[in-house]
Amino acid sequence: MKRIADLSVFVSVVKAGSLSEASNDLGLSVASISKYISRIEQELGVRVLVRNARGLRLTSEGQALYVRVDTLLSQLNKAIAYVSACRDIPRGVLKVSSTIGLGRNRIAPLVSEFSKLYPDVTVQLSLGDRYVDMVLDDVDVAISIGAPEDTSLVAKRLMSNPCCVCASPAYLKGRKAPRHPKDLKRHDCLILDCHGSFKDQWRLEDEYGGQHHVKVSGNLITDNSETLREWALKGYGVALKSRWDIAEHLDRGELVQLMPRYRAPDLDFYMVYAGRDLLPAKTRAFITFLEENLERLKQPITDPVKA
Amino acid sequence: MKRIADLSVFVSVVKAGSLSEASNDLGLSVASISKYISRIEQELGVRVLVRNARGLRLTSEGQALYVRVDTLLSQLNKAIAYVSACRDIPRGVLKVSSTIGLGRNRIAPLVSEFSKLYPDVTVQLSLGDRYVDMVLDDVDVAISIGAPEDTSLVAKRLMSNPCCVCASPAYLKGRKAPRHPKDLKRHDCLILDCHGSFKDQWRLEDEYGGQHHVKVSGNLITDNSETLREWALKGYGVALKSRWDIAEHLDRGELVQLMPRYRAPDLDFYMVYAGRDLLPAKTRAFITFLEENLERLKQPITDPVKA
DNA sequence: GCGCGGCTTTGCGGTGCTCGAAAAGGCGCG
DNA sequence: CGCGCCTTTTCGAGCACCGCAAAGCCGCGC
Repeated sequence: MKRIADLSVFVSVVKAGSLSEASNDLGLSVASISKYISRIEQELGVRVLVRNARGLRLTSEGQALYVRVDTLLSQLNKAIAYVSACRDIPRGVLKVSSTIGLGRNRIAPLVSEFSKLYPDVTVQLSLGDRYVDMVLDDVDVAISIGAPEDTSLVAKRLMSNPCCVCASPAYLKGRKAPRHPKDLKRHDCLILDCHGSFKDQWRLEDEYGGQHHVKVSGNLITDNSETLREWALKGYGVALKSRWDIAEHLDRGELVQLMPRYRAPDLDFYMVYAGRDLLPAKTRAFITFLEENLERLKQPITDPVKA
Repeated sequence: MKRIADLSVFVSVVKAGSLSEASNDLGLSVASISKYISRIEQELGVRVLVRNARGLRLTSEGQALYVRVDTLLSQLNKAIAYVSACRDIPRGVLKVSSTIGLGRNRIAPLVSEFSKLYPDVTVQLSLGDRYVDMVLDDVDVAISIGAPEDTSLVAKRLMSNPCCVCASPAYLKGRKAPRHPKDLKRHDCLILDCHGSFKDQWRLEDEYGGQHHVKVSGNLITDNSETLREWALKGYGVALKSRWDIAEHLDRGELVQLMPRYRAPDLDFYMVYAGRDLLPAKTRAFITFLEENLERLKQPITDPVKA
């Protein structure tokens, strides 16, 4: 038994009471319906409908088939309809992952708002700076720094995220602040463990477009960007951080930018999701919601713990 | 969603964990399976399996589909398997109809025996001399007098059933017994209402093959052959009865055969069932059972009420 | 860095299925 | 006996589905 349609036609015929009646209901030719029934009987090896010019009758096998299959088919259709409706009706569990900094401060509030707009959607927000595999991990939308290489994914840039080299005054005290990228070699650099590979290759661009690659080194490595910030604040070393992430600390002088004439490449925020087609409504809703609230994402960070 | 196979493949893929694994289980090429999944997603409009070179993951819609469909499909398969098994395993309700005389005396005992042989078969024996429509009425096997005209039915002759004209001594007292078919016109004839049409055309054949048609008349008509017999026994008229039916009465002299040199055409017993193909095992079992016990059917009748 | 192997997808051609229209057959009714 | 209603059969066109083979993608190991 390969086709649902066979059983479906059978059920319809039983309900209609004749092939020609069912033909109207189903929009199939009578000839087709006759062949459907015949095929069922061939496959089962048992007559289910005794039919001749005078009318139809269910055999007891047909009766047995009918009562079992009728409810099962309608349940099956309901199940299919439910899933199919997810294309148009936002509902179900939406899994969002985000980097920690942005997540805690910007995404989380937006998520709670989104959740109010779509009460049938349960948002599951997971924060972390480690690499997120959209396939293996269970994520519908990921907000990440930098676009993934995976070509099957769609990455939309949410906002620019310029970076800078910085350190705390405490660290700089008694040290000679670097004036040139190559000076970094003599400093304790705080290294981000990003996507499993250490970010110890810093690229800096001078005012004239010259590229300077430095392989930095240090004894502290973390995959958590907030920890990196903490370390920098406590004077453990020189960090390459996004300005957005440390704006308030720069303002308050808790961190100072080093070598302002050398720009680190932007590590922009991206919204990543799997393909443009076949997205469920919940995901599309979230994506457009995020795009519509882009402005609120861009406001400088304020640590909620201290606020 | 037209094909059960689509969903079935989907479930298998989820269980197997990869297309290639499922390919082994199902005996389909990987390419085919890939197209199955794609087709499901196109039909539903929602991605159910995120898949790339690194592995598979159910989306939450896929998860919803899987949990719903898995059990439904197995139930559906069970239902189909149950009905399909009826081809080989005798079980279920078997509806048998029979003429009253033979039914009470011969078929009923055989039915009870049959029922012991096949405990999973419930036999529903319905007795009556009225016409049985194999299609509209709910009958698997009919034992009838004479073969039906319906060409879609199979009629197997069970045994010969010679007939004779008879009356009781009480009726004949003071009357002149008929010596020739045309004499019947002057007698009260008991008429059988057979299949809705009155059997008032009696055909008799003389020793030399000559055919004599007589339209008889009388005031008593019944569709019940036993009632006809009772009437004849009570002397209400002349009856055309099967010898088999009245053997004991002839033996005891309660009825006497009239015009023994004129033979009425045989009204043989037939076993009628719907087609040779697609018969469920229960019906085939009953048919062969009846054929194997033909000899016991042929023994002369003994009214169980009087025995 | 580069090829290898495993995974999925895509393109292709042939087979077989499924469709509707039309013809055929059965049956009841007038 | 023809008419109307029902189902089945036949037939040709079109499409769906299959497996094969090639391609794309990724991670691993040399």
